Amino acid sequence: MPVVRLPDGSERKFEQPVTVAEVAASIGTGLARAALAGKVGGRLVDTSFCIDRDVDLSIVTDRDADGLEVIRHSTAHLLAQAVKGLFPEAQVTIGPVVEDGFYYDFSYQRPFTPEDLAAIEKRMMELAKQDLKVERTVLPRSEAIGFFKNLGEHYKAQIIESIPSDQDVSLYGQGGFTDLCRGPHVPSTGKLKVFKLMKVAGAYWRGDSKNEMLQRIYGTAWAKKEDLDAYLHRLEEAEKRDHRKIGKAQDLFHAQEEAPGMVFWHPKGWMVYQIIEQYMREVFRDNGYQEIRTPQVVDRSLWEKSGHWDKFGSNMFTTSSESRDYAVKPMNCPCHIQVYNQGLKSYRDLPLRLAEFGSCHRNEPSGTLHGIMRVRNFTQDDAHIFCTEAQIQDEVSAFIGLLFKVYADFGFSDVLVKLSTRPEQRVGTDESWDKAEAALETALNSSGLQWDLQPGEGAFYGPKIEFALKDCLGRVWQCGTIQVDFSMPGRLDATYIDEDSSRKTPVMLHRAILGSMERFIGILIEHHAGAFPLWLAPVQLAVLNISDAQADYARGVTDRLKENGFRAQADLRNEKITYKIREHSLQRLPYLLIVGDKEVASQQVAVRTRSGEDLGQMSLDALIERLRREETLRGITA
RNA sequence: GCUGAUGUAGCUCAGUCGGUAGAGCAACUGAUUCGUAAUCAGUAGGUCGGGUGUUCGAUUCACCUCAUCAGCACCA
Repeated sequence: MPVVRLPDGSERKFEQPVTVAEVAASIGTGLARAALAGKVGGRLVDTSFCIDRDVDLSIVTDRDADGLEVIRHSTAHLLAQAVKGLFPEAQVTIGPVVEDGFYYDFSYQRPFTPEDLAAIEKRMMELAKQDLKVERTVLPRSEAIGFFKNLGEHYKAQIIESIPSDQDVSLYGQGGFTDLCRGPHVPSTGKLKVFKLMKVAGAYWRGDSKNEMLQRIYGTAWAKKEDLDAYLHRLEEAEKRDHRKIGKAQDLFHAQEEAPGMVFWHPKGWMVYQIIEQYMREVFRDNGYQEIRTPQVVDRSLWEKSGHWDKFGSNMFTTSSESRDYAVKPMNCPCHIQVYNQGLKSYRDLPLRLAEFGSCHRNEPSGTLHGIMRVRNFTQDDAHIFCTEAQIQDEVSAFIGLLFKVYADFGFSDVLVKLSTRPEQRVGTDESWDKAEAALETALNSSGLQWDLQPGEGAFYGPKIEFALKDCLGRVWQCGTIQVDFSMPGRLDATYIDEDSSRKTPVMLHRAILGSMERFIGILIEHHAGAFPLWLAPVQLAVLNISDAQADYARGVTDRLKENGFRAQADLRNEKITYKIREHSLQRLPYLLIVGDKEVASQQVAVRTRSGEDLGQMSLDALIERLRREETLRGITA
């Protein structure tokens, strides 16, 4: 006599065990039709799940996040069914739900083509329309292995073999197709209406590059057609924001075959870069950092001593001269320790903060390169803080405060924070790790941040905090980091004289706020869709004359803006004003100044903002005041 | 690095079932001197990513190679 308690608190008594579907039907036919799954005591189950005791139940429909999850999972199965129908020799492997959709990996003798994809999608539509019943059966593990081996599904058999032997496994069948799955699934394929296959790609079996490569098909699935359209629209918007596209359109930078993974900065792109670098330089100066500069190319012996030659040799660019081997630096820290090591350091010198806009080269695998986001030559806003263990917490706290101020200036307020703690393989004593982890945690908590713990994800040399930005499309970019390092100062003989006149090894904190300048600029471009805030815009204003008669006046206005430190350009071309406005609008300039006979007569300018708003006429002084105010605010208003 | 796709004018792209290529925009020349997102006409522009092979002939077919793109693996 189960009693079922529903989310609204009401209870229903049944004379005998009932299924989730039957409960739904007892509430209403509409709900019965909409039911995709049930949630019994917090666990997702099929609508065929039989309730034989008192439970809390909610009926899951496509209005719930759980319902969407079930839809996607079932759509992955539908995909597998379609593929098996069209390509019987393909073997199925796994088909999980991912953000915005799902994928399914197949083993097949050849890659699927875009034409295959269209055919598969068509078959999926047909199968969905047939509204095949989805049925769950449970088999003992050993029987299930035999079942899939018989089908020639060796990957599935392998997956089951990794399940504990005493467990039963569940199978889901629909129209002659059976797949191993934990479930739950929709009650019938007719519930799957809105889906689309997106792309094919290779993926390693069990995610290991030593294993064979499978054919992965990505798809997306939604509860409603409008959701799918919105998703596709979002993809289009993201494509429009692509920094590679905007970088070309706005003439910011380029890349070419001869220097893969390295950026050729054009004048406008370099202007943005320089504005950011000078800004960060000020940040350093105002926060107790000293900027230094160290060599790009350093003898092999230093890299051997630091451990890089052994561990990361294949990622370093090397060169040789006069029978000596050199490496182009992949990071700045070993060189910074060399600067630290000059002269005897006292505990009174700590913390010592050394900063460098260090240009580093890493020979990243070709497949990782991506525009200016993932490159082989990049510059970090890098600094190393040499301090005692006791100073870690204060330094981390100060850093966190600084980082949030910088992000706000760039218009980012959504920051994800993660603390990564000791991995299995590590250097340093447990006491040191205890102290360092506690220091990071305390610093995080005292700053009032929300943060996630990633146990075991720290570097071998120390724990770390990572800061990731969420851009306006919700994409996450890891930028800032602060990492404790117990290893390298000792390896490279850094010491200081403590109060008791003994020699001690300092702790080193690696830290960056923007991360790589290149990548950060890429993020900025995409976040702002190329419409840089005034303080970052490489060209802030263009002065457009209506006809030749105002050319001298336009030149004069431009000169005066430049004298006042603004990045202004005159556009005196013999073109219609609408043509010029269109061009500069496409270039996303913050302001356009239009000067015709009226403006010459009144000695003013007509101001048009990037959003197309006409601010009317104003004096140059009024404009300059407005620009100054806006520049000072940086990204705070954005 | 792995799998697949792509590489044609400055840009975006079309095209050639093998007979050395075309559009729009941009550029240049001329006309037009115009009030808030494209004025008109003309001209010029390409060893079809690089190499090798097959062929009378290759931008087109084959192989190799480089780069880019998507995903996977990687990211000290």
